[in-house]
Amino acid sequence: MTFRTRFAPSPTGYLHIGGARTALYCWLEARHRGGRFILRVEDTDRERSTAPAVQAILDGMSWLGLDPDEGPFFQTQRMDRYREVSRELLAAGKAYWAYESKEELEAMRAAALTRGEKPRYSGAYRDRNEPYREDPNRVLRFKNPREGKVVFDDKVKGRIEWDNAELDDLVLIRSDGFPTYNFAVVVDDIDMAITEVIRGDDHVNNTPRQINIYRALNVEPPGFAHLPMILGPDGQKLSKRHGAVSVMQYREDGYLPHALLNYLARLGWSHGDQEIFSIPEMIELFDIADVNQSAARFDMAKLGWLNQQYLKNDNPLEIARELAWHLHRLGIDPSAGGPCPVDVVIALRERVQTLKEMAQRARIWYAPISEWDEKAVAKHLRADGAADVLSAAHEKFVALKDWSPHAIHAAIEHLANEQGIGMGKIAQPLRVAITGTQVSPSIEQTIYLAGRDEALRRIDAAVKKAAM
RNA sequence: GCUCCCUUCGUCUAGCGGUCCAGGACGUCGCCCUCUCAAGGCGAAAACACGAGUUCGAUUCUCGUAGGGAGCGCCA
Repeated sequence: MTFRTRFAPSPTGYLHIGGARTALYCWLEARHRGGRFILRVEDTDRERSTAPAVQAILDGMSWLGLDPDEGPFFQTQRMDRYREVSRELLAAGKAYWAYESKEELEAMRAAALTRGEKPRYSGAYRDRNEPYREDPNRVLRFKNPREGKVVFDDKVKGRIEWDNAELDDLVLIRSDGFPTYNFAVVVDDIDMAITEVIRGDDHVNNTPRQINIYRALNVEPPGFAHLPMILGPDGQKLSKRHGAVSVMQYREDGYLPHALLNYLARLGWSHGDQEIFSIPEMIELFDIADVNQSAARFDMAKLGWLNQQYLKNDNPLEIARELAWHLHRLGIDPSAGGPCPVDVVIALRERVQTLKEMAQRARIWYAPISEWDEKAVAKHLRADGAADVLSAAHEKFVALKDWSPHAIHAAIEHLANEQGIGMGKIAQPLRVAITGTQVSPSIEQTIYLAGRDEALRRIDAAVKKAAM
């Protein structure tokens, strides 16, 4: 039997970071075992499911490169199948019609709670054999075993045992004819031949109920692996308060998919001391059994570090493509003039952690200086001799045969020797002249990227400004 | 309230009874390098929640306690 995992989000919003990790682990485990990865959209909640959310999830997965081998399948297109299976259960005496109103159920729970018990369904209709009839309160309930226990070996949590006495008769088919989650998953996972259910550990409590449904259907349950939660940096549940929760927000914030994947993989899983994993390495080394059992906090600082690792080591050509996307967001069209984005990547990738920062810093080469750092002007432009140094540099640059970082560097060094001053005395005034600030990449890169004409113009302007 | 799950440096983690006065990474701090900012190099501070057992020996096994989380829906 081939190994099959599935990711089964409900389309009530974007793909969030927790869902992305679940998808990643399902995907990795399937790849690792040479199996198949299936995408199933659980849209039986007609109130909250939306088409844009479906699209958002698809977009998120595709940006991350987590492409399904099969699907997306939609539960709302499988209604006949759920009805069919529910009829089987009913015919086998493993399900029954119940007719309590919501108010009655509410009262039942409240009463149980005051007795110090779990708020559960009493099973009043369990043995009544009530026939089907049109009734707004009609639901089909599952006859959960009342004795014995359910035991399963969770791939990450270990052995989990549950007394059937703790479980009640859950609803299989709602009064509107739609299946409930617990029923639909089981039917789907059986039909889609899922061998390994990997999901968030908020589902641990549902697992015994689901296993009972498998048994009622005479099907051997799949393996289960329940992933611990991802917490916000403050240790609280991840929420919009924490900023980036949607996966696509990370794209906008300038992260590379590979960096996010690597971070997510390491959040809850590890392989010795290794921190950096290529995708093929992840596939080779990942094992769901090595996943940790406790919740982990999301740490932006480490994500940033990882992102920079990839910024520094990935092919600059590819990064330049991503950079162009961010430049456009800032209203810059790199094809309309200015330096080649590949050169910008090389100049900035050791100085920023995100592409967003990189694009912002790159502005100085694509647009005129918009704002002068007055402290920098006072300190470096109006310093003694700064204007002369700038003029001398201007001359050198005019005379340069070859406009390259190397040639520019040589010219500046030469000038330093001539004038008997340190590099700092030349580099800083030039930096302020070119960028308006005292922070930028190496001075030869900064000047080179401006282009000869623009560099000379800015130096001229700075000489004038120094005299003001 | 009940049931289930979790607990190693600030954070992510290694550790699967002795190799641990606990290793790595991010972050923090210091030094070096240096035209700024970074990157890089070197170094430092920093943890087994607590209490009982089991054992010759517990970070590692068992049970409690405390703390945290999840679930108890005609939501998924």
